[in-house]
Amino acid sequence: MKGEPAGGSQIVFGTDESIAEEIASYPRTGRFLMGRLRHALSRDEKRLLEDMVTEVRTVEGGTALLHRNDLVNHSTLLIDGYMMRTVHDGSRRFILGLQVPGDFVDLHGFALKRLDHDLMAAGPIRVGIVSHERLEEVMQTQPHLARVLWFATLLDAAIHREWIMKLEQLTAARRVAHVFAELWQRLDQVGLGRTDSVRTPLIQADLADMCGTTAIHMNRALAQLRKEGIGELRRGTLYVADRRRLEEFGKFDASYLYGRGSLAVGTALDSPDRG
Amino acid sequence: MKGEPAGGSQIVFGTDESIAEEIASYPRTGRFLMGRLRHALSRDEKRLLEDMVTEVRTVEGGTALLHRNDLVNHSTLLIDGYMMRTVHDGSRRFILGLQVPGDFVDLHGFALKRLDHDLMAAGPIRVGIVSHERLEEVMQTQPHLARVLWFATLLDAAIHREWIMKLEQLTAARRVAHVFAELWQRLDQVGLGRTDSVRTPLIQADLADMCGTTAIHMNRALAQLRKEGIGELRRGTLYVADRRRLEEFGKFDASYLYGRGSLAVGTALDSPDRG
DNA sequence: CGTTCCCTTGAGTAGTTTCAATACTTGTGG
DNA sequence: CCACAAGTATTGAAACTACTCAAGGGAACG
Repeated sequence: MKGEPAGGSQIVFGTDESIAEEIASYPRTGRFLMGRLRHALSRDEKRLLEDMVTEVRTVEGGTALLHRNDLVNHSTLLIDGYMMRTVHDGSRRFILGLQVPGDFVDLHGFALKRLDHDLMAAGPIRVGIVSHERLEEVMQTQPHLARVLWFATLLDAAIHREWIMKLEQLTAARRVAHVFAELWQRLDQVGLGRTDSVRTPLIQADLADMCGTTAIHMNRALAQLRKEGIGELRRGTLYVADRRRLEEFGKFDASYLYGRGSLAVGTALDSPDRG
Repeated sequence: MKGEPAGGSQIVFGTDESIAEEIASYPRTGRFLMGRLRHALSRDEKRLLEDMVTEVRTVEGGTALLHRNDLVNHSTLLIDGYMMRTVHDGSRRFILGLQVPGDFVDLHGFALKRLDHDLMAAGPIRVGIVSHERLEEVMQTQPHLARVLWFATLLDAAIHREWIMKLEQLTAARRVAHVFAELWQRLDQVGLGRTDSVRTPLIQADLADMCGTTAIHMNRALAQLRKEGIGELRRGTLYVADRRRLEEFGKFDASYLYGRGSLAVGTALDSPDRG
């Protein structure tokens, strides 16, 4: 549960102490944009955001928090656990994205009012509820915070674009490698990355639906990762021998996550006084 | 150039007259969100938006308006022509999205400051420039308009998600069919849809790079569309015999475009007075 | 009137799907 | 504690989809 990733080759997103402090101060929203634009939020803005979460719910795995087409009047911040964006087409299911703690999973529902996909709990989760009334107030009175919220929804779009690339470019084995490399990096950003493994509640059929392949072929793809000594999946956890090889194999380059790196947001948005 | 699509099965997005009026009143921004949330903008907001475009540029096809990683201080509204979001990986190029007139193609650059992809003109284009200073003012003083701008960037994300589904699910032939079905619908929304064809400046290699396949295989996929009597591509223009069959073949369902349909934005966002 | 870019076709290979069958794992009830 | 059921994981073989290399044909533009 260290904040510092393995191998010494990775960037440190925060010390264990600073992360623990942040979670202690903001137990519901402390991971929101951690490792990305969180440093641009003032203490007041972070407090305001924390107080906007009026309710915390615990939900079982496999539950839909939201269905495609539902009219929504609140948004949901994922506090603990994993969620998936899914779409169902009669018999088949497609997974369009994966969410980790700190993600404001349906913040876009504030502007869209209806979503084009379902939001499913992958394993047990804890979520915080923010009413759209509160968000409306933020839009009216807190332009800087509003812009940071906007930024958060754009991060999802950037991840979508990377998935498009992943699907256009990679074979099934490389796609899973990419999925795990991304997940690991995102967990690192919010202080939940482990040293040598990535733990998820996902089964092979889930991974298949994320990678646009069949569960059977996903099984063979994972066998390839094992044979090549990149990593081994056992009961949802990928045990990784060499993180760098995992990332290379999956053609993963973290910059699209807008953490520290070439695309990282610079001083322009850093100061809350500007907004 | 009719606003009413062919076949009688499609929804009318605006009469020729109302579209012409809108373009006459707002020659640079008149197509922005047309057929989607434009009706939620007040006259004042539309005027403000039009006046935010301080410069119009004509650009040759093949030009990059913006490169991945560039620090940006303005955003770009596409007035005429087509653009593509691309990423280059040494030898290969990937196309992550396609933009049509009325699209605020790098509005997300306002919040992200650096983009993760290039923006290329596909064929000659005309664009309007909006400085980020102006956008900043809007964030400060026009919360309703700000929210509509936010909405516009979320539409792109919705299209990204559909592309993910398309790539996870469809064969190459069905993928191109989907690309053209989507494009047609989006052109209809902004009053540029034709009766029985979709005209683009795209070559087969472009289509291949959008569909995650090779130019050679794309050629065979297009041959299949021709053989099955769905449509025929000649010099960028797809001549469509039966629009409904094109959409069925590409498993296209327009609702993710948030025009009229089950996901269409309802009264909640309709009134500018609310914001 | 030839160069260049774009499109088309053929043949062999690689990656993926499908159907079918078999094991492993976990939780449950006897 | 064992037996069983349900869900999950694994393997084999044939069919399909897509990729690569190779070659040739067509249209546009100087």
